[in-house]
Amino acid sequence: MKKVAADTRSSILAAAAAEFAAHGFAGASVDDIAVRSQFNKAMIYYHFENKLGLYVEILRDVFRGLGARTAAIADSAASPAEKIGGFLDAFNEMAATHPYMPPMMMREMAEGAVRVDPDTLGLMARIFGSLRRILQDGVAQGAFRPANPVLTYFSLVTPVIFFHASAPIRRALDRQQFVPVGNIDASVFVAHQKAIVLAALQPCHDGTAAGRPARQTTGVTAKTRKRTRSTRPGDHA
Amino acid sequence: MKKVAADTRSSILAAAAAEFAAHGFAGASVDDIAVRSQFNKAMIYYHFENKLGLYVEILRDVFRGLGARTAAIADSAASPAEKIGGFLDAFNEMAATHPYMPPMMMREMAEGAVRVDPDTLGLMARIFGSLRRILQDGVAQGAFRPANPVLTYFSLVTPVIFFHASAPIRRALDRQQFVPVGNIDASVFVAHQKAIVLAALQPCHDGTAAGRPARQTTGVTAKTRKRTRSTRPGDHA
DNA sequence: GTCTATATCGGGATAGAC
DNA sequence: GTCTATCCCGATATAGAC
Repeated sequence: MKKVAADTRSSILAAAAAEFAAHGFAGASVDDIAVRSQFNKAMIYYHFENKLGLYVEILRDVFRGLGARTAAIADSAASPAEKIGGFLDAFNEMAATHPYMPPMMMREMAEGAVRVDPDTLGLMARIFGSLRRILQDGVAQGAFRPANPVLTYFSLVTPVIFFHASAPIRRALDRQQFVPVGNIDASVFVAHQKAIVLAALQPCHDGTAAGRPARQTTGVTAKTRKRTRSTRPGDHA
Repeated sequence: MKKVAADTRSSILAAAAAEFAAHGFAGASVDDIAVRSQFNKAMIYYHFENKLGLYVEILRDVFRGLGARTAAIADSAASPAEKIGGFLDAFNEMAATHPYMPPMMMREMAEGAVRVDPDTLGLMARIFGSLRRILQDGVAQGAFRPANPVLTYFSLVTPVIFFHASAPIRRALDRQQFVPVGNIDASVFVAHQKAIVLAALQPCHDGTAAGRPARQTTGVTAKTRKRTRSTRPGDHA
């Protein structure tokens, strides 16, 4: 019942993804990855350069797929609103098919993406660029009001990442009955997110202050602060 | 120029917070915390039980403050909309005064809050409960339409956490000019978030599908799945 | 390609002097 | 309360047989 050679790599990758998602890069143990993969530690170093090489390969694979899909959505003939929906669906389905990704993305964000190589960083930039194009096209077509793409990106995407990554703690909270958090399906949350953000992008509104999102007046200020570096990378303060 | 005794604990706590924020619990080094604190490792173990004790004390302190403040907002005489705004301001100001918290929260979420003791979990539940009361009161007063508090919590709060935690990577992206992400002030993003969510909570709208958020029809299903446990806590899949 | 055994080192925690 | 020196386990990575 042992796997054949070709599956070794993918078996190790899957085991590593689960381990990294659960414990982070530093907390992950190569020994445990070996056990999960049903192989042993030496196999990992035969197929991959080291722990970091394994890690970045996982990230890059997923971002590559996500980058291609979001770009296709931006290029499609769908309406701007449909594109926004499709953009969020892409993230949601990525999270569903690769459940290790939301935790890994949260952690990587938390430490300033110190382990993201330039290649993968480019893929992330490409994803953001697709959203920017969707928004621009929407404005050009009169479907959206002007909106800062950075603010929109965070409002739209990050709750879905957070929602997926929080599945374990939501289950724990519900089980221990500290708070009736329930068992909400991701598709429900995604629909909720789409509705909120699309409403805010509507060009015409009722005129209440609450209906007016992010003043388009940039919010972007001159870059002034210089980074003070510590002995190790990834420091916040 | 050496600090006096009473400051030792707080100096260690500050150093530990920075170290945990930058590298996570597993990645943080007690040696480095000692260096940062300008004391030595033995001092840490004199004042704290161990690495974990240090960690949970940092989390609990902040959540205690946040719990008190959000409860006060919920109990106040302000309008429902003002309470939502104040609730988000509380998170934003916490992030500004304790910049180590957003990364720590992101990581804790990512690993299923395995290091959150019941005491702190109760504080987190209290914070969520305050939002729930604000929403309920808003509906009772006719200021809000009914909304699932869990969905609303994620849509409202998590982008602000993410935004703060992403400050380093946004600076890096901007510096390396992969993508023109700019230097956006947190207050601008918070205003944007308030506007979006408050608009979605408005009881009257123009009737477009986009204006309708999360069907109140629960989205909560029966709890069925049993957790399959791995050898170590915090596993996702 | 796959395994066992081992080198090597960093890091959590402690002993004990002052 | 504060420090130096040290124990010791666990974790990355490698050597080398099959």
